Amino acid sequence: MPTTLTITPPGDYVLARDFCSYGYFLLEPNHWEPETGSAGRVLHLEGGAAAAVIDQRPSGQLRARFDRSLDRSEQGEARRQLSRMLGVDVPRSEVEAFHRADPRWKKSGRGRLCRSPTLFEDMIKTVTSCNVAWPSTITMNRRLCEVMGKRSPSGGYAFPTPRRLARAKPMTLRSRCRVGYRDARIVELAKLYVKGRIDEAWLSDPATPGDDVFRFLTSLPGIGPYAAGNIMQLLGRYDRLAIDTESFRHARVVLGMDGTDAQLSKQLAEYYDAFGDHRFRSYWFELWDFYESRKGPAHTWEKHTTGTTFTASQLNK
DNA sequence: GGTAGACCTGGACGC
DNA sequence: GCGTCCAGGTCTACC
Repeated sequence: MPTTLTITPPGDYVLARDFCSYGYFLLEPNHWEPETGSAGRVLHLEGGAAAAVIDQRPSGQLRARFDRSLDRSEQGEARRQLSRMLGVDVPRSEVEAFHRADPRWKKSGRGRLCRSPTLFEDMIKTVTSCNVAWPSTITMNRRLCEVMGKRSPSGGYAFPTPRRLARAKPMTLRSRCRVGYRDARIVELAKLYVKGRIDEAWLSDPATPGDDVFRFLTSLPGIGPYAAGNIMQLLGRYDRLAIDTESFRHARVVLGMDGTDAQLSKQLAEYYDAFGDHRFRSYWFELWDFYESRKGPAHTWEKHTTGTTFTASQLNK
């Protein structure tokens, strides 16, 4: 008998808004079904892969229907992974604190950002988003799942585990998953993960200074200043920006700034200082607002059409 | 500490 | 349809 789990989110939680809030909701093995307003995802659990379809009931509760039966231990793990992915673990009080710092988002209720079920997946997804156009990031993640991920009973693929990627040959990742020169860096990152050299509890601990986290992350293979900033927001640390070329486009087109990239970086830092510990969220929702002004609400985006159109040339039109 | 150039892929563009 | 150019962030070597 396939398992169905019920998850009670914070009272202000809206699945369509809070899941469709960051580009990773468009990357395999994540799915969003605009027609039914449901999310899909294959999770890697102790007993193998299991696909879940998640929707929100009129009561506000989330329902996750799996394609196989999960034992008690797997149910606990599935809850933990889904909570992280959906942002259910971000309490209402935190979203309200963000709205006090930046009231522009109070009306829409935005405050949560979609992320992956695991930090490892967030790290690899970030590496696949560096130095590449968005359509290539989509391809890399799809192929990583198809080539390296476990298959669920209903046929979808999970994201590969650290153990699986640590065993992979770099050339296989390059030729079959199209990750290019990122091949060895991905394998090295997975090996560090397997060896326990990446301490998620320490990285997530609010008591750990942000500068220490940033320094550690930039010491990892394939992770530079942009990737470290992005991983930090995925860790729930929103006090610093992740500056890439999209940031410069945003600075020029939306914020009306001018100058060299170095000058823009400085201006962006000064502008977002006003939002204190929430500066990444303020930055991100401005960016997301711009995308939605061009493409319509994110929860209406079709993965294989709208979802693939985020290229620099399209956005600059 | 700052910077130039290589890395790899695929979209955009010109013919 | 084909060939060429270029965008994209990190890393290494060099000054």
